[in-house]
Amino acid sequence: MHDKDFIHQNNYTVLQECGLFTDVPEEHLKVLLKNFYQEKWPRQTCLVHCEKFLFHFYIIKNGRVKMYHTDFDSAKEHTIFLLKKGDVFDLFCLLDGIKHKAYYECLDHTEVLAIPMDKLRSWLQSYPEYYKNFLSYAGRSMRMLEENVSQLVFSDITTRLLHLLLKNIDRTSNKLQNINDLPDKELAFLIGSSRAVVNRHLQKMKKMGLIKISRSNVQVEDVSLLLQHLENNRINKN
Amino acid sequence: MHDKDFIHQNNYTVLQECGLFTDVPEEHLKVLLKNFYQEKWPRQTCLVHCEKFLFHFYIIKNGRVKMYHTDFDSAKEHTIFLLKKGDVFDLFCLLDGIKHKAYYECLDHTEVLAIPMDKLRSWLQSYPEYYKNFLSYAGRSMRMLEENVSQLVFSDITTRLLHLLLKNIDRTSNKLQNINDLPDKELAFLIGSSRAVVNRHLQKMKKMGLIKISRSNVQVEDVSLLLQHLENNRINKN
DNA sequence: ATAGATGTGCTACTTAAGTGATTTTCAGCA
DNA sequence: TGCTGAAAATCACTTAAGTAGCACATCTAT
Repeated sequence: MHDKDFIHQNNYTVLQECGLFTDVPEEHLKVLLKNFYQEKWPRQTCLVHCEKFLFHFYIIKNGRVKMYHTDFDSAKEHTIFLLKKGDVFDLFCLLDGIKHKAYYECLDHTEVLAIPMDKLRSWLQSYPEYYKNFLSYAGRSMRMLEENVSQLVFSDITTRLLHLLLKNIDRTSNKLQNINDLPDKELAFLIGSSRAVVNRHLQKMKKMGLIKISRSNVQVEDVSLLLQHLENNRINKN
Repeated sequence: MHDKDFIHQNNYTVLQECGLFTDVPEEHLKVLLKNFYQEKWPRQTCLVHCEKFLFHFYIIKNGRVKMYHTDFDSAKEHTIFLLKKGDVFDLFCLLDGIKHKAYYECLDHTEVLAIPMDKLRSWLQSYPEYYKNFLSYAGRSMRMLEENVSQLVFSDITTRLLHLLLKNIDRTSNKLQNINDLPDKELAFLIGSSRAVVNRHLQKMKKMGLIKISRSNVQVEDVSLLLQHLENNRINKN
């Protein structure tokens, strides 16, 4: 594939969006571009025991991919990150090549830009100033995870659920996005709980007029109501 | 302070130990060395609202520093990392200068190597190939945190406590270290629980002959007993 | 030596959350 | 159109963990 084709396919903008290649002049990027190629994964594709996964770096063009942990004994699942357009994985495999004990699964039909790990590594060797962008990305991930841990320790299910909803409200449309079409089970995995418990809380919120729910679909009625309920919940604890 | 003095004070070995300056030849490091200086913080020093903390990067020479989050409403506390000799902070402040919503407190009398953030930043600008070490460090932190989150979601207090103990057994001496002299409260913060609950579980473990406890002191009798109990606990769940 | 602070051990109580099972609803498809 | 499997809605039940409180032990500063 020629560079021109590549750029024409809007891949260039994806690279810009993920933040790893901001401020990289075209001449530096050009060397890398020819190594990228595109992959399409159908919904529910699991990258569990995928070998090649250790040797490739992916940038999401569209679709959602969840990164999660599982526990064999309890057969539980916990979603660590819900990756979307512009998100990348696996950053830490890129670094040390140590296998990351995490699983990935596509929640939608997903298109990714892929590049062999060693190509990206050697590019970074040549232009080490761009390590900074990767470090910056890692930092953002870290803080998101930290916030997540705190929530698990400090807050009950209702609070965690409310936060999850509020975090995914689109500013402009005031509608729920990214998680609005997920089944209860997936919502449960996102806040570290189980389907039945999440459903119980959703029902309560529905009765209070905070949300509307139908099959695999949650709609937020009024954001300020959510915020108000969050506040009430906070106060009642003390 | 002259470079020679600096090296003489064993600071050089600390820099090696933290992993951020491995494979940095002396000539590259020399530029940086003169900017380091030493600070001593007494036990229980809090770096909560410390302004300068945003502008300085620290490497621990000795002593323990806990990095933690707090929740105003529940007045709870959660220790995210227990930092020891060779650990650094705050890596992510270094990156983006955004204030990290975390607190630090010395559990011991602590000695650190300190350097102004901007000095370190400009050094990295000059020698960007060493970003890699920083990225690698970040990766290790990330994985530790991920493991932590999973434990919170998947395991009960007993299991988390057992893991905490096992993680801190010194390979050679087979003795508990790093956390052996902490009060119940601090142990609780490490596993995201409360003093009373942790104490309850410690008592149970004591009665079973797994550990010996006295004021602010926990000793592990027999590591294999711990492992065995962990296994029993695992099986009884199913 | 004493006072205050800090940490422990233990009790009794409350409660949110996990669990298991069953019925109902619904979307897609033959 | 009706079948079928997945998801949702509910129920009753269990339990680990959080909470509050207090007596007692141990340390430390003066």
